[in-house]
Amino acid sequence: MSLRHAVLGLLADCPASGYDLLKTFAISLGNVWSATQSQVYAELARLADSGQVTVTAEGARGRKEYAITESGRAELHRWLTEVEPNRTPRNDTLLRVFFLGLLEPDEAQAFMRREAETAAAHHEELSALTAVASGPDSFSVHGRLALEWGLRVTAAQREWALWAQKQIIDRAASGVGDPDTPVPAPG
Amino acid sequence: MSLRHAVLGLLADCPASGYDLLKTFAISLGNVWSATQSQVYAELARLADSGQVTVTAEGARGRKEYAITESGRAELHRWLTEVEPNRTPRNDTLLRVFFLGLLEPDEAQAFMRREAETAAAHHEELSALTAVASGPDSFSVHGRLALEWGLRVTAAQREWALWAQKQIIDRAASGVGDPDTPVPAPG
DNA sequence: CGTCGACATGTCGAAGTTGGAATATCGCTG
DNA sequence: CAGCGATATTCCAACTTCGACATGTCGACG
Repeated sequence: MSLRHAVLGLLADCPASGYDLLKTFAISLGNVWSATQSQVYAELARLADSGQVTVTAEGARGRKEYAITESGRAELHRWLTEVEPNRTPRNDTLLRVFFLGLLEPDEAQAFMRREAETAAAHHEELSALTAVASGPDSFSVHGRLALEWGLRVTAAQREWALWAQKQIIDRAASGVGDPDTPVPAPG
Repeated sequence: MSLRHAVLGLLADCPASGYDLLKTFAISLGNVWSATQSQVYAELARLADSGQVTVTAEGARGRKEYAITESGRAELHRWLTEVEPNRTPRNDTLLRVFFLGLLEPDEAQAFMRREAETAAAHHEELSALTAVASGPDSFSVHGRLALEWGLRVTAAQREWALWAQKQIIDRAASGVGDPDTPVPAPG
């Protein structure tokens, strides 16, 4: 649903071809919203149909350069200010966490360790982007806000995974895994 | 794709009907992976077809109770230990952040303020769940791990939104918004 | 006995997503 | 000029997702 607006947003910055947009998705926007070739080209065609973008130039190899129209800009503004962001939860990792009780403690622990490592790696990747994504233009400025989000959340995620791993170890140590066994009262 | 495994995971805990599962999605699992009626019933039918669940009882009003089979358990285990979680980034809020430069500073700021409020509200909601989701069974234990993730991430998100709001105010104050205007050298 | 609300499942179409294949041009290099 | 790699677009089949609608049962209440 939002792909339409991602494309509009990129074209609001400057005219581009489908191929150009795909490159932008690959290096920056894709960290936030990924898109495939077929999606981008199809969306450009739809947007052109509905008059929110127009072809401003045709180049070599059938290249078509698209620019946003006033109508497109209006739609983009409406989307930014009036449409509530979609917050449908869909987290593949957390879904697995819910079912970690089905695994042996050491398997569950390995899962959390891998998650901690993944989060750390992702954090490093984003750190490396910080240098690249510097620039005074509006796009870089706001891209950096998104980047900061990534840095903070990946850090939190790593801490959480380490904490969760410890929880699992502790439970395993105290002889749980057999829910029917009453926990001996402390003291 | 993961809906299949969400259903299998719930049935691994205990047999249930589609209607039962829907209720579980509504109160707990849905915070992590949401599903609609049509999806759940269709998935149960598919799983029954492929022999990963079976109908163990038929009750009033056409109620069918499903239980997981050995084959289903094996698939669930494989998914938990061997399948890399899907991490396709798709964040509607961050996508908008990328394009915040197209708004007036006060509009952009209002956007971030709303985000901070939403994150805080969501955090409170999860806090309230903490009391409800207490229990010694494996499901509650691991549900709490997921809950803790939510608490940490919503907290980080709120902090980030407040920080970002300040960034935008600062930029607006220093006369940016017209990228062609050279910034006056300090001193 | 009627009917209302909760229970319970199922079908449908529109829209969105994915990955892959097909097609073709341009510019460089040997 | 033949061949290659980067550029560039288009089409397609399969699948998922969503919301709406259709269908029907059961128990309780008056």
